[in-house]
Amino acid sequence: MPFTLATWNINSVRLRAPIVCKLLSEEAPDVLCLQECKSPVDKIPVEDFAALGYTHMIARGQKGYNGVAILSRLPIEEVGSEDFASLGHARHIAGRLENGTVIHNFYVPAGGDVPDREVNEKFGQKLDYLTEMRDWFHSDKPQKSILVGDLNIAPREDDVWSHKQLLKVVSHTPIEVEHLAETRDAGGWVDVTRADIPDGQLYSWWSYRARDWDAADKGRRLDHIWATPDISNAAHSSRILRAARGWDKPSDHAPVFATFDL
DNA sequence: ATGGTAGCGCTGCTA
Repeated sequence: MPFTLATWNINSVRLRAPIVCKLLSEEAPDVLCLQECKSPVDKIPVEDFAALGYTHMIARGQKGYNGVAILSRLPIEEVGSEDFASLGHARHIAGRLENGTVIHNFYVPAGGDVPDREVNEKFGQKLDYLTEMRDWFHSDKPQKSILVGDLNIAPREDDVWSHKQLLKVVSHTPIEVEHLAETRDAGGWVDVTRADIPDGQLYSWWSYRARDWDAADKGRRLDHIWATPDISNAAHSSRILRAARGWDKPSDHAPVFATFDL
């Protein structure tokens, strides 16, 4: 049975409940993974989503920052949540669909402004978070699993508007790209979006600070969909809904989609 | 070269 999955950093699920509903209504993914909900779980407007058929939700939340949720039309059972780097943040939740597919939803730390852990503690926490993800997937190899989320790293040269100009900018530095590759390889993960769309510039995030984000188009691909090799061949129809970046009161991220024939 | 915008919750922190 095929199912479509989307991942979206929503930057406040309460403020943006209307565009979450717009996405659910117009695009109708079976599963929607959200990051940066910035809300305690009990204040997420679940009734709005249930009214559209999304009657299942698993989530981790905290006041003001971080927060991850999985909205689903299909039954989903929570199977855990990790606190990598011991930050005490709500940055991960995992669930299992009835067909056995496990979905990991991550919000990796952004890492602050300066790409040097000696002067910027947040950058060190980001690298440590990825290292602990790597070790966790290495010790318990995932199967029939999908990993999505805002990983806050644009790994490829064509995942950013200017590789050269972003080499020292947090999200595209070589050490971050290396850490992300190690995490991916430790779990045997396949980058589904790039397997599906191998060529050309691809972005999922455009800064709020640009005068005209669309015209400037200084984007980065920070949001990812990965799958384990036993199911990665079932993935197709990958896309990034750039139009959502232009919706009313938008998130600075656009949703990323993939369909799995499982 | 710098500053630019946005959300939360209440003053500055985070992105």
